[in-house]
Amino acid sequence: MKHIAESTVRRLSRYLRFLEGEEELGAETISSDDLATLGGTTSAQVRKDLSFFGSFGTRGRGYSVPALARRIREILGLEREWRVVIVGAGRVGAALAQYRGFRERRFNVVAAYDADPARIGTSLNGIVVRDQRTLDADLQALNPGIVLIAVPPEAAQPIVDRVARAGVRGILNFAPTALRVPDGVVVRSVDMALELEILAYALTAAK
Amino acid sequence: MKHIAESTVRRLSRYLRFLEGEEELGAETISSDDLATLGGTTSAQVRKDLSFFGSFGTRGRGYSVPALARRIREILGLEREWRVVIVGAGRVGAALAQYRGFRERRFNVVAAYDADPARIGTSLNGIVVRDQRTLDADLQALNPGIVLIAVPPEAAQPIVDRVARAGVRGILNFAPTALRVPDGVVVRSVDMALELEILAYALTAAK
DNA sequence: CTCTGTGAACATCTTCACAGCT
DNA sequence: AGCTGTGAAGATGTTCACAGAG
Repeated sequence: MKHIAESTVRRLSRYLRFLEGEEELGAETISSDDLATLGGTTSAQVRKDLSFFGSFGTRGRGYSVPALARRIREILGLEREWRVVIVGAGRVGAALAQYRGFRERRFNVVAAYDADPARIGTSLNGIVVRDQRTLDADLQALNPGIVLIAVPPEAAQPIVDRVARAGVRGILNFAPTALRVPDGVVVRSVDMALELEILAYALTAAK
Repeated sequence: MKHIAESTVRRLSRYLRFLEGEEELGAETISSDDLATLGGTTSAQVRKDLSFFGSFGTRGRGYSVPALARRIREILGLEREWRVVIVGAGRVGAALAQYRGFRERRFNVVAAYDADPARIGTSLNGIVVRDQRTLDADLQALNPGIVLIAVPPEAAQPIVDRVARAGVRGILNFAPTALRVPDGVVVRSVDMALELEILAYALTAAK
């Protein structure tokens, strides 16, 4: 498969949200123009995005809402359930462990870890925080598709090394630090302070 | 000023982190090549990024660490303090209100709001959660540069309308929904489930 | 006549490569 | 000689515009 731009994947994911909304309203078909309006883009962009994966529409009519939703879920790999482990059960980790948006998308948090004895054994909405020392062994059994990193920045790289060594191939990092991973492991980072800085720039530069 | 790509701003922000690290270690100068290695990019990219704003280096020598750090802070608008208000004091809002990374970057959370009586009056690390009904009036006095939205998706748009009407020009949205704002208002969205979906795609497509 | 699918044109971002200062 | 600054080339992403299916 040809390489697909992240911007395209991001838009597909948004289209899917709208499609699911329309699906619930009972809509049968939708045009690229409608999808574009909902998603804040152009109809040509919508069609181009979809064209990378095949042609799912009917000329003169548009796209079947349920069929397109199913197809996008398939493309994104959302037909399966994803097992997710969270490392770091501070405020950010705890918020992530209980985040509704994950479960709605079939990302199931199966375990959470922390190094702080005061946190170990506490429950996050049914998920009992485990001792980080058992992480390596547990990962074999839990076999998560994705691990979320929510530890302090200086602790992140060692955790990532352990997680990668355990064979996990997807990491979503919330610690504000750059991470090195072996080939074949995918890391994405969400840096909340960095987002604020980009916003600060936009507000400062706009004159 | 010419328009600067978001990718450039994002990298500048990362360079700044490294520069501050180097500054603490007492480094006096740094080359584009060093910065590139730290930031996972190329030296040409670093020089190009900086060149949009002027020429701060010395040929044959590199960049002065403190001078470049100061200049980037200035470019990004980080020399001032930013007053930040958070709307929504659920788990995500609470985590944001107490996030260390914000204060370190001089983003000061000055108030938090919620609609739930059970949350109003509780304290988040010194910030007392206020009644959302007083938001509009309070915004006049607080005059924040940025508002963070951490309410449920269906509540987000009405809050954004109120916030924009109060004259706030920067919004960072954590609710998984598209937002409409008047001209002159900048919104950025951090959608945690969407980040997981992009990761799921990367793991699914990589074969 | 409507709306998709897609090459071609265009715009934007990144990398190259080297002139020129120190 | 070392390293910056920057036009030019190259790669990538977006928009246009229209042929063609329904």
